[in-house]
Amino acid sequence: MTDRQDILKVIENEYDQLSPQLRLAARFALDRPDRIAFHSMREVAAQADVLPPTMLRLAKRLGFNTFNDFRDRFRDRIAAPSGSYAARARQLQAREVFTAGSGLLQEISAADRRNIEQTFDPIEDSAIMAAAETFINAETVNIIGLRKCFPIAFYFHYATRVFFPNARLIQGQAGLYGEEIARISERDAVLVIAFDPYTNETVRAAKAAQSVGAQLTSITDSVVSPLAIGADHLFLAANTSPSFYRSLVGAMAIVQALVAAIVSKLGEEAVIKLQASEALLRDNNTYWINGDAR
Amino acid sequence: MTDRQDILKVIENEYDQLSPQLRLAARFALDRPDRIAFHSMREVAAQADVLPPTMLRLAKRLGFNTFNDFRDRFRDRIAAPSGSYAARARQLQAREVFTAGSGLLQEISAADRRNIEQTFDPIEDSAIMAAAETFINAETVNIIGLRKCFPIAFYFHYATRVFFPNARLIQGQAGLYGEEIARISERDAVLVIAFDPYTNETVRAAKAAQSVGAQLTSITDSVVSPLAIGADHLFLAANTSPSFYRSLVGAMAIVQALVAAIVSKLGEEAVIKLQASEALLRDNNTYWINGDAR
DNA sequence: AGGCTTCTGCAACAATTGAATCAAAATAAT
DNA sequence: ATTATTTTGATTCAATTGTTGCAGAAGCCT
Repeated sequence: MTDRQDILKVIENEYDQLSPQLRLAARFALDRPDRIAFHSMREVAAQADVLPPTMLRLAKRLGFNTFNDFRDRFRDRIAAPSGSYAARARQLQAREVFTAGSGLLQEISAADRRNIEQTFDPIEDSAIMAAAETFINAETVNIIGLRKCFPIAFYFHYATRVFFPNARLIQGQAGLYGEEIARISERDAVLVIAFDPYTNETVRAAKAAQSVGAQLTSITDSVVSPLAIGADHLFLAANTSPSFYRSLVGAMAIVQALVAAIVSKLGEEAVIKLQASEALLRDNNTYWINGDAR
Repeated sequence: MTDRQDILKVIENEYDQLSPQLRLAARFALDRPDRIAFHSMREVAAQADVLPPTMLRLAKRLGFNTFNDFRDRFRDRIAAPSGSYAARARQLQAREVFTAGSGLLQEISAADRRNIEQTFDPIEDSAIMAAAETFINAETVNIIGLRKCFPIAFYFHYATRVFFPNARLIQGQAGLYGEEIARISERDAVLVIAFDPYTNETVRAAKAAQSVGAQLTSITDSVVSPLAIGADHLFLAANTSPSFYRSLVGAMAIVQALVAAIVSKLGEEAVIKLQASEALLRDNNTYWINGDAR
C-alpha cells in the first residue's frame, strides 16, 4: 500500500493514473504541500481550483480513510524538526494509538522515546561540551537535585566521583542546607536539577550560585523555569508521560550525556581510572557474573 | 507590539505578567509549539490542562485578534521555506547529510531510544500489572538498589511514598544492612535493582527475599543475572551506551512504568491522594511558577 | 470588611469543517 | 446509438471549530 513513503512520492507515483480533476488536486498538493498541511480541505480546494469533495476523493483514492489522515502525512513531513527519526516516532505513536489495546506500556515507551528525542534535538554537541568544561575547571563541583530530582543529582555525583573526589552532593540533611549553599564559591561549578513545582531550596541554590559568580548549569523543564533564568548552561528535559508522574527519563539521559562529555574531555586517562575503580568494585564488593560464588 | 519576533520570544517576554491560568497555557505553547501549529484550540487546551477560552485569552492577551492569527505565527515558524517540491527535497537531504556528522549527542539519543524500545518490547501489560499487584498486597514494601542503581530505587520509594508509607528503602547505612535484610517477611514484597557487576548486598537481599518466600520483583540486565534466577517478576532493562557507563534510562523507564501500573491499579483514590500531596508540596516547600516570589 | 477589579469556569452561539448523498456530465464499450 | 461505467458537480448533514457573554471566585485596595 502507500505505506510509509514520503507522501509526495506516493502522489507522484499514482499521478499518471488519476482523472483530470484529481490531477489538478494532486498537482497542487505536490506544488504546495505546506498549504495542505495548514489549511482546511475547503480552503485548499479553493486554492487548487477544485471542488472540496475532489480533494477528499484524492485522499481516499490514495488509500486514506479520512482527509485528516491524508493531511497528517503532510504535517509529519513538515514538523519533523530532526531529520527522519522524528517522523518515524510520530508514525509509531499514531499506529499505537490506532491499535490501542489499552497498552499502557506502549504509551509509556512511545512517550519516553519522544522525550529523549525532544530533549536532545535542540542541543548542540558544543553546548554540552562547554558545560562539561565548567565542571572540569571548577575548584569544587556542587550538585543539587531534591525530591524527585534527587536520583539525577545522585547519579551525576556517583558517576563522576572518580574525577571530582571532593564534589558536594547537597541534600540539606540535618538542616545544614543554608551552610552548604553558603560554601559555594566563585571558582565552583554548580549543577542544579528541578522540575515544576520547583523545590524552593534548589531555586535558592541556583540564585546563590549566580550571585557569587559560580558557573551554573541547569537541567529543568522550561525556559521560564526559575532555574533557566541566567543559567550559564541550560538543558531542557522533556518530561511528558501518560501517567500521573512526569517522566525523568529525559533528565536522566541528559546527565548521562553530561557525564559522557566529561569523560570524553578528560580523555584516555579518565577511562583508565574508571576501569581501575570498577575492577576494585568487582573484586571486593560484588557478585560478578563470571565468578563461582553463585 | 508583538511585531515580527519569534512568537516564542514574545510569549517568554510577557510570561511574567500573565495570570496563573494564562501561564499554564503559555507554558504549553513554549514547550510544544508544534501542537499549537497543528491542532485545534480545543485539543490544545485539553492537552495543556486549560479551558478552551483560556487559550483564546492568551492569544488576545498577546495582541492577536483571533486564535487563528496566533496559531499562524506558530505555523510560520515551522512552515516550509516555500519553494517547489524538488527544491525542498534537496534541502532536506542536505540537512540530513550535514547533521549526519553524528556527534556524541546523536549517538546517545539514538542509543537511549533503542534502549527504551528494547526494554519495553518484550514486556506484556499483564506482567507489569502482576508485579504492581504484589506491592499493593504486600505488608511491607522493600526496595534495594545500591551504587549506580540507587537512583532507580530512590525514585520508586519516592514516587510510591504516598501509597506505601512504611516502605523500606534499604541502603545499609551505618552497617545495618544485615538487620534490614533480616526483617523481610513472607508477607512482604521486594524490589531489587542491579546491573553487572552486581553489588553483593543486592544479591544477598534477593536471596533472602526468596528464602523467606517474599514476592520478588527484579530489574536487571540479563536472564543470567543472579537477580533473575527465581524472581517472581523479572524485567530486563536494556543499557547500551556509546559512553563508558551503561545507560540507566531503560531501568528508569521501567520503574516509572511500574509506578504507573500501581497508580492505575489503585485507581481514582490514589490520584486524589497524589494530587493532595503535590498541592501540599507546592504550597509549602516549592517555588511555583505561578507565584510572585521571583 | 467592604467594594472593587481581575481572573476563571461554564454554557451557548454561529460559523466552518469533513463527509455522505445523489443527480448530471463525460467517457468507454458494445 | 445506446448502454454501462466512471467522473464531476451540487446539496446537505452532523460534528467540530472559534468565539462570546455571563456568573461565580479570587485577589487587591482603601
